[in-house]
Amino acid sequence: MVFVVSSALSAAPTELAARLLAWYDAGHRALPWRPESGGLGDPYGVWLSEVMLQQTTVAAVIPYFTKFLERWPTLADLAAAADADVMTAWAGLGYYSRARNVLACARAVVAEHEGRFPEDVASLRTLPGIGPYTAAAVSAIAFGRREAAVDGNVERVVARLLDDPTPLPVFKKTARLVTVLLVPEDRPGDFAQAAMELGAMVCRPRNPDCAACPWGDSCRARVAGTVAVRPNRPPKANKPHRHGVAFWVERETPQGHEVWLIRRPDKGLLGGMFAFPCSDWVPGDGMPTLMMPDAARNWLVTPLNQPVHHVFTHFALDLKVVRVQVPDLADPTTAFGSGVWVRVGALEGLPTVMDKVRRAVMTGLPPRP
DNA sequence: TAGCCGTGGCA
DNA sequence: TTGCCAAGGCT
Repeated sequence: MVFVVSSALSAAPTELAARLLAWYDAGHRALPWRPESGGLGDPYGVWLSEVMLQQTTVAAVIPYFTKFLERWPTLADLAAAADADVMTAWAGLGYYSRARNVLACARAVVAEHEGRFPEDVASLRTLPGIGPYTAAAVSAIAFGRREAAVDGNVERVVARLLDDPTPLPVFKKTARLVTVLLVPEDRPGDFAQAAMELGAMVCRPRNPDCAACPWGDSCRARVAGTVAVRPNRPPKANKPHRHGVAFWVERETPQGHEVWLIRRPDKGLLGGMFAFPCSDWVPGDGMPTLMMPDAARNWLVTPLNQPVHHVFTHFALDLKVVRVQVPDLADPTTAFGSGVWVRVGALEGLPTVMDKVRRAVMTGLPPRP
């Protein structure tokens, strides 16, 4: 099998690795979690950045990474954090199961590994939120182990290098076999980052800069003129639409203007996050119809004109927003579920779709002192 | 195994 | 405006 795979390469693995590392050394982005060339990364920072970077762009991650390290400088600090503080700090970054897993992982390392990350892939894989890619990346970048970190960048680079037409995700297996061949004994962590840097900066999904590629004419897709169709990615199904109602439940108290927030269940969409109470989000297009809970029928109800639109990974949502003004001492629990009153001026840590609801309401509200 | 799980930038 | 898709993992 090794012979078959290596014969698919048009240059020796050692030469390809050397050319890639030389290209990386000649210039690469300085990223907050990235060690100097030839050095090892701090395991805590490498792990946290890798989890944040799952399906997320570098530009989106940098401010969150910086904020987390300022607030929780060590793994032990993070492990001791309150759940709600971490969820709030993660708000806006998306894929919120990662935030729960980051906390669970930090606590597991403290409880089961004396506060230090294990160095081998098998042990890392047992930790929450660490899969095949992240385990290999941490092991190579933070501990210098010779492991192959195969992410979307590497899949794309290898698919083009081989000009392999196998559709994703089946091709991932081949990408791994080839990458294992390429990882050098020396500097495996730099190799992992160099391969991803190549995918991000040169071998881009669209408009690749083949003239700047260190692998040049060793790339079979470049020679064949098939770079644009590698990797072979099957078309995605169209996104269905859903609609529903979000309730902005507010009251005036001597302490100020407050709104009712619920916490969503840990599992599922926006799991564990603060949110406004909502109706079910049902399939279909168009303006949702307003269904008020019976227990709220005596309160002042003001629907907003424009629905909030938001696109999730697998569906698009139109949310009708309804203001419900309740008396000072009223309890919204029966109508909208258990929750907490939060001062409107102190609303933060909401997932983006809920922050869109907040902004929609605030736009129609007179400014307050 | 394939569906679920966010968000923002870009062409 | 619309679709694509980014340093994946979980179930």
